[in-house]
Amino acid sequence: MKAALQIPYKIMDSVSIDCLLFGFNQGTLKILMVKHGEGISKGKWALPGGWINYHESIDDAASRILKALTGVSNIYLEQLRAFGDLDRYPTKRVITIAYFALVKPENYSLHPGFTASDAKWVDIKSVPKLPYDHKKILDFGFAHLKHKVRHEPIGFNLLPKKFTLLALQELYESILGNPLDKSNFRRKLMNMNLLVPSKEKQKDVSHRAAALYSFDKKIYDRLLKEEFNFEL
Amino acid sequence: MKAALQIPYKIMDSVSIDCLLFGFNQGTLKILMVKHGEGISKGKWALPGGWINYHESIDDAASRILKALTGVSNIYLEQLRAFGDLDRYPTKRVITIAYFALVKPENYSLHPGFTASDAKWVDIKSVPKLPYDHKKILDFGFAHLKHKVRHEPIGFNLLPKKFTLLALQELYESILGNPLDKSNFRRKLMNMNLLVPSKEKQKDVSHRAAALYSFDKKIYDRLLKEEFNFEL
DNA sequence: TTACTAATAGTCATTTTGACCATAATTTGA
DNA sequence: TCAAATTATGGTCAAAATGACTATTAGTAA
Repeated sequence: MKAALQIPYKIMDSVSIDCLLFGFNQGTLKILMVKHGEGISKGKWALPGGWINYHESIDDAASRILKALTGVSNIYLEQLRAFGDLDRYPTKRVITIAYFALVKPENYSLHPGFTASDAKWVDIKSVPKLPYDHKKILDFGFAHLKHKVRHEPIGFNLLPKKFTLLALQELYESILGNPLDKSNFRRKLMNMNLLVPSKEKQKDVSHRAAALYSFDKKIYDRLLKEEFNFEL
Repeated sequence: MKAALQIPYKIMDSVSIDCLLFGFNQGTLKILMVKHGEGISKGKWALPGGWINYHESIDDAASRILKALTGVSNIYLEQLRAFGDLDRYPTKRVITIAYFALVKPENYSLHPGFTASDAKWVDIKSVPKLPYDHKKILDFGFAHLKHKVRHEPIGFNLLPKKFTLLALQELYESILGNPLDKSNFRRKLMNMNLLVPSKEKQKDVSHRAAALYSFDKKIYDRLLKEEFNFEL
């Protein structure tokens, strides 16, 4: 590789990255996992992760690693936090920095590569036993998601561009884990004036088709300036 | 030192810790800073920070470093996040993990030590130019504080054990940056049934003495179980 | 044409909010 | 001793938000 010649291939050998990608599909919340193709946990399913290059910011490292292992790119990865327990990694001392994102699985085809021999979306309710402290990272990230989804309009990132109000409600129900009143949920959302109604309607359903809406970040940003507060 | 003989003195040389301590004193918000007594920023004021030992968790490292530099110990340090821009540290690649805490300055006497030649509380409004990316860390932490103080009862950590409602209100005003209605603030707090009234009253004031209250974590924990939600 | 399903709209009592106003308890100084 | 000043504390009231429902509508399926 040319890049390898120009920039000496040097890694930060005691700091790694792990990515936690949430997706919503067929009514259930999923996370993206990879099967390690090499290294000390070869054959095991785990969160996509890898080493940070010396000449690369941690944000860039997260994007690069995620793309290399799963093919998923061009998404907004937000840092969760660092995990630095003494015994989290078996062979040496490694601190890992976890990243977090919400995506629409149908928008990305998975292409395992680099150190990953496979990649797939796993239902959050049937995640296998994870190596290292990945369970801890997952739990922390899920709690973070639950909190964040109620205070910021990020749930839309998990839905298709155009969605029905019921789809949005079901997303919230599956993340928060409790049922919501349809009418009240609807009223609350509509009163925010945050959603853009589409001219289209839902298709191929065996009942009255619902109106489709989309989320417009520009509108949200404008509302924010007028001290609007997203709360669900 | 005996410890140095038993455990080889080995540090994680590319990962550091920085601590952001907020205190509230004489009506203003302060942060704890130290003057570097050695190293590449000798003589400069900065956040208390240092290297992580190989045989020490990052949480432990944060407590140890803070105590060694400032004498402040036995406080709850929460991780903020890692900062890992390429050029954040001038001489080599260093990722830092920032920690965050709220304390009552009057409860701690400052004892500069280790790599710090001095330590003091600085008004958040007159923080000098900071080295590295400490300004970025401070800004992030302050934003975090603003958010957190509205959603969790942590403001009490900045006040004396017993405080008046007005003192609490002024604390909130100084963190959030906007005035609050006294009567409404009072009503809201009291309706939470979170504060414990004290039998004592405020002393040495040249007007009617206010009732003193204290915060009881046990009560908060009990309320939490009954789906209580702290919101201001 | 009739059941079924979900969409959408509306009701209503209760609670919460925001913007005030009123009175009470102290201290200070004239 | 009394008035002014200052803050504490409690109350009012209309408007807005919430939670628990009910009603109606539009479309599918059989």
